[in-house]
Amino acid sequence: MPELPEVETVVRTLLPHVKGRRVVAVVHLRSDMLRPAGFGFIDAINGRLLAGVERRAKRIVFTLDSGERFYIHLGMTGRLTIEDPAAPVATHTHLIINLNHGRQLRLSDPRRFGEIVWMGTADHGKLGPEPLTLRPDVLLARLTQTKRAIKSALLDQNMIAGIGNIYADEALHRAGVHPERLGETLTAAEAGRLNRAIKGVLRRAIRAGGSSIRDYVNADGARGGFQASHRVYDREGKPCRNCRGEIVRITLGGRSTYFCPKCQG
DNA sequence: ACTATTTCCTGGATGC
DNA sequence: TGCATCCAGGAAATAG
Repeated sequence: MPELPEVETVVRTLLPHVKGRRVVAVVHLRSDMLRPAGFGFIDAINGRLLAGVERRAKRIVFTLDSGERFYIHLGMTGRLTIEDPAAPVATHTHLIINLNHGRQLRLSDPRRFGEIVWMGTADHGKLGPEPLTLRPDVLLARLTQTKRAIKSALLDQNMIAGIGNIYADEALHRAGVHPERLGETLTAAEAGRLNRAIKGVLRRAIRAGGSSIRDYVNADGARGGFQASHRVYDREGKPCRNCRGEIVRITLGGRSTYFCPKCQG
């Protein structure tokens, strides 16, 4: 479900409820959400202060007062919310943490593609650069070293981190680049347009609180509004908002891909 | 080392 | 109404 703008929105709405709060108890944990499997997560966070919450790519990273970290990834259908203990517990709730201001941090995720990952003092490994601060020459260098379709490369978190299926399609449309173009054929001018398109669409989506196609809500349970501004995603057969031509849907790398053949020729 | 495909899981929409 | 099928915003694992 959530890509960079949605995760950013969750972090922003989570922050005032969580930062500086102490973990009083972990009242529920479905252990198959945990990485590494069998790690003593409850003992590791119990009684700790949550010193910070930030976003890295699509990861929601919690820093403890011990300096150790863990992150939560929401997968396709994950929701991380702040709730009153008396509020009904959603089905498929896999983590409930009591905080010292009397509220609960809850993770629900029907499909269970999400995960709770203990980092300790490790870093984020091979994860690629953040798109919001990415330089166009770096984007060009990375994309031109692959023969893959440009869209598949954009979805590769080791190439660039945080872009998913919606914003890859939206950025490519705004840049006028066909999703099946091979990475190695990209010109400097196109990489420049793509870099600006990625930043632009992500910033606008953050401002709108993210895109809610089906499951996504922020930490306060509110939906995003950016789906109304999508130019191609989930708009098969509808008129292109640029040229009035028809938006087409294909399958690329196993994912639905929407584009305008005229604007992205 | 690369790239493409399969797989994990549930639920909603669609078709018969 | 019921049942089968397909599809979904992710990404690790596997196959070629």
